[in-house]
Amino acid sequence: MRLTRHVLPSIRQPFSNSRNLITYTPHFHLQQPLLQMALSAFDTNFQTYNDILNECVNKRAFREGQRVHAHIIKTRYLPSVFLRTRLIVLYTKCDSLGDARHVFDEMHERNVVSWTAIISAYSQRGYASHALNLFLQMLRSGTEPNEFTFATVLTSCTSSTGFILGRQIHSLIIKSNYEDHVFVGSSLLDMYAKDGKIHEAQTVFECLPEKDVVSCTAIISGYAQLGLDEEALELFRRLQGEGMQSNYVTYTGVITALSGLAALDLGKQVHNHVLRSEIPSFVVLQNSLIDMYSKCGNLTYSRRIFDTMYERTVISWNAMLVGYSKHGEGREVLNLFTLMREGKKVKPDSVTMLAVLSGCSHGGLEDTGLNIFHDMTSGKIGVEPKMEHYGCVVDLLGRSGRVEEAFEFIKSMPFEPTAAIWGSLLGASRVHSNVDIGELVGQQLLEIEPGNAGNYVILSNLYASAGRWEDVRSLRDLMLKKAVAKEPGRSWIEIDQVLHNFHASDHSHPRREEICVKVKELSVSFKEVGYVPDLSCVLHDVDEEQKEKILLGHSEKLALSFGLIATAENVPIRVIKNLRICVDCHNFAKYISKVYDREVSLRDKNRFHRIVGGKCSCGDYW
DNA sequence: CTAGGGTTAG
Repeated sequence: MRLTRHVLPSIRQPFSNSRNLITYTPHFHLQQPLLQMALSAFDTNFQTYNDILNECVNKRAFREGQRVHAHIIKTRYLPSVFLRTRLIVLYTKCDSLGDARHVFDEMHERNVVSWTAIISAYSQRGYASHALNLFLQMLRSGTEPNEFTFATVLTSCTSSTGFILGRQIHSLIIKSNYEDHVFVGSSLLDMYAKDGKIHEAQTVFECLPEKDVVSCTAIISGYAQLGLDEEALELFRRLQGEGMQSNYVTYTGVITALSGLAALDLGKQVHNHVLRSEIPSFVVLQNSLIDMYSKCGNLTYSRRIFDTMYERTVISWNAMLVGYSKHGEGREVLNLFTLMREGKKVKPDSVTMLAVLSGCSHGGLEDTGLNIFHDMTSGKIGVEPKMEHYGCVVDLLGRSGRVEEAFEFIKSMPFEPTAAIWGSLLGASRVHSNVDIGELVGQQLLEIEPGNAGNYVILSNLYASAGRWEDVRSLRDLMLKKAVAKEPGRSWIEIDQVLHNFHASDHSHPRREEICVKVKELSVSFKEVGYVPDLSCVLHDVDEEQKEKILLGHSEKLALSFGLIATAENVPIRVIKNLRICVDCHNFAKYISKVYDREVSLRDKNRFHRIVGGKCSCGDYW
């Protein structure tokens, strides 16, 4: 019986045909290592070592495990492949990769299990390329991977070279008939999703004969991670209808999708469901909830979750800090950062510092932000500033109007400036109407990033503000010539758990007519109290009347107007835009807030704009 | 004995 148990898994049969094992004839497959294993079952030393090592593994008892290992060496006991593999697992579980590797290197022979164990050790610790190299060595050594090996090695296929190898591994999987295995399949579809190949992921998922929580979660999260939030939500609903079981990881994926959609009511519903269904409050799930509420515009709920957590990771702090930062709550960012440093339990990392610096910038605390950056460079914080942090400094200087200084700062950086850095300075030049620097930077940027439509728009706005219409025109021609594709602007609003999408050229909304009438009506009445359409936001070469028409068709105006029609008078209008909000729409929203005495919360690509009584939390800088 | 899905930033 004992023998059979050891022998069974090593027979290379597709898992789906496990019934065929009945036809198995023992003597045919009884190879050398198995014999040894069978014999060692009668070896009392083996049994003792094995029992103790298993206990050490379960208890993650590193010291005790080391003593067992030392005993094996001292007594000159020759451990089997089996026992050596236990040692690899022990050291892996105890976070001692070097020891695990040492045991592996000393092995006189290896089997698929020992290979898989060492590959798993490297992939768990994040050493993807080491894991992949070991996998290749394994193949060269003539050891055939099994379903465990495939499921493991695919998790290390995360870089661009990894993805190429991953595709090749996929064909190996097909050849060796593991395609239908649910562990292999989840790992495989996850790899495709991480490579952005969602259709391949979907195909792998659909071909799985049996789906479980993990494979379902992998495909839902795959969609969510790629920003295909609506698809993720739709799939979640469908699979739920088909009887899928969800656990906390599934909900984490769904909540990520709802964060992207800023669907507050749906998010609350899922949160309630989680609370009711006795799913343990894992940190990861709570982190995703903090982020969800903040991205839905409700920082109070985020903070409530944050405050009640019994354990916080650096991600919990970062999610909360990023929340305050995106809402322009600079003071709160600093307060929380102080709390974090005083608590000393969790160390700030580079994301923390990104949140703190951008929080100072969004919150108008430029000098504080610059001081914190100096603390970083002098080593006071313990986080080395990287390119992104330098980018924040450009933002800080630009925001406080020190455009020339920002330019000098970029030139003095220890890095080659990226397009994002130049882009930030271009934005600053536009806000402060610094045509000289803006032009210099803009032209440079158009060469680095000729396909980024946003750069043309900002530079054009800058020229327009200086009355340089000839330059505006030639810029538009250049854009046409280079066939720059602009990501279509899209805005949406959630009303009674339903998301209403608006698109500048899309007439599909059932109440479109009514909405268009409302926008025009608003425009007319706002003009009476001072609203002047900002025609420089329109790049098309048409007459002014046409330009105004185009402006009124902007998706955020449609969503805002629909919000005004379809929501109660006392609730804030919450609109989400996929790109940066345009100056004219920002102004339009201010008039809504003033004339109708309604709070407007507008989330764009970069931050929140909380507009009350005609004033915006961004201070008109974004 | 060895295995799959998850949170912040850009």
